[in-house]
Amino acid sequence: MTQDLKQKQSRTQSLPKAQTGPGRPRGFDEAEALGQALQVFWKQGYEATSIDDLTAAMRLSRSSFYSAFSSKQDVFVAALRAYSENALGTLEQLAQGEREEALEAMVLALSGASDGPKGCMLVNCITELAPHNEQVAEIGRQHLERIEDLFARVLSPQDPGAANSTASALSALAIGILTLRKSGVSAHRIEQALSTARTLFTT
Amino acid sequence: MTQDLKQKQSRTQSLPKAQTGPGRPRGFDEAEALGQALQVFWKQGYEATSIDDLTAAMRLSRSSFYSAFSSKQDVFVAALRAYSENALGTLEQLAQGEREEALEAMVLALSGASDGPKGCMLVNCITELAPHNEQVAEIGRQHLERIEDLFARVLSPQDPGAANSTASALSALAIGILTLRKSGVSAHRIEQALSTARTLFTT
DNA sequence: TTGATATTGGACTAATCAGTTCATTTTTCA
DNA sequence: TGAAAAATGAACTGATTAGTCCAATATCAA
Repeated sequence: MTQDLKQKQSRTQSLPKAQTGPGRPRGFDEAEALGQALQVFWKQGYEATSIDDLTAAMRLSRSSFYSAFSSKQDVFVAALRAYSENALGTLEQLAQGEREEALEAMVLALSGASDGPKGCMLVNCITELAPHNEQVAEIGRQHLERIEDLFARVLSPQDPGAANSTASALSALAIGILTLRKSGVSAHRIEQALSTARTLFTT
Repeated sequence: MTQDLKQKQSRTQSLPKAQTGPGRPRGFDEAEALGQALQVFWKQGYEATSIDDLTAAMRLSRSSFYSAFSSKQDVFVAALRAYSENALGTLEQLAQGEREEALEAMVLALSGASDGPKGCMLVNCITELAPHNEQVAEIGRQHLERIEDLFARVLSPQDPGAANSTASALSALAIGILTLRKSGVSAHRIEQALSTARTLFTT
């Protein structure tokens, strides 16, 4: 069996190395490189992505890759965290809008209306890796919980706690729709599920 | 990059070989062996499963494996089809019950209440492989459509067409809950989503 | 310019991958 | 019993994997 994404229990996060003295400066931007890595992981999944895939996308040599990061999974977790922050930021922006428009936009975004066939990276990762890797599961859990909380706040700004059940259902529904989309279920069926989702928050 | 599950366009299905004459009979049951293979693919996913994993689980030598099946993906597709039939059979049984009890049981089964952390195999496969493999996407699509049709028939036996939207939403919701479960979201949040699911079919 | 330090590309390792080949064993039918 | 046929185990192929190492190069401060 291909070894599971190893569970480094509390491995140092790939902090940018302290610039201790003189020397050639890094010829690439770490965040940007992580962004490229993210795209590859997103498209192919963890197991199906090789270091060569990563270095090609990041335009890094193998040695630069390994001097900047400690392993494939290190890059993966860093990219996943960045993705989570970014995706939540987008959702928070959508949540600013008027109640029903905001909810509709959030559900659409979450259900992958614009991500093409790749689907939400975090959902992919949960499905592929969470059962075998607590670190990924934890990132996924936090991501999902923040999404639910966001839904609850938009649903019922005065008393978010009252909307918890609907919030849980809306995130589950959006994630489920994303899976339907990925298998290529007809647009008509997707629209049906979305219309029922709307009934959950239409007053 | 690890090669994607190749797309053999219309490869012969691994039919049991015609018993043409004398010779040592097969020492294993093909369906049973496929069942063992299924367990491994289910637990580990396609990419993370090696031929050694499969032969160990199926208790077959490498050569028996390759004389009975043509490739890893051949076994995979056969196992996936068997899984789909089996899962749909279970759901159809649950669908026999009284309306609300049937719907509740179906949602629970689909959302992985008893599959442990492995989740529904077909949902896993859709997430991992469907975007790159039309054969898997097709199996997933058919599976999901049959589930929706089943929901529609239970929701509204006289006029299943009228319940299409709710049926789509229920399957999406169940699948989404399954993903929540996989990331280890709290039982409380799962129950919240389930309770909202119930409101979709409680008269 | 020089010494120190960092990045870089390419070659390398050892393990693992999917799949093949073949000589041997086991079983069946005649 | 003997020949045909199928199953089997083990060794093998060539490709690919994640990760290491090092000599060459680039860039800094002084």
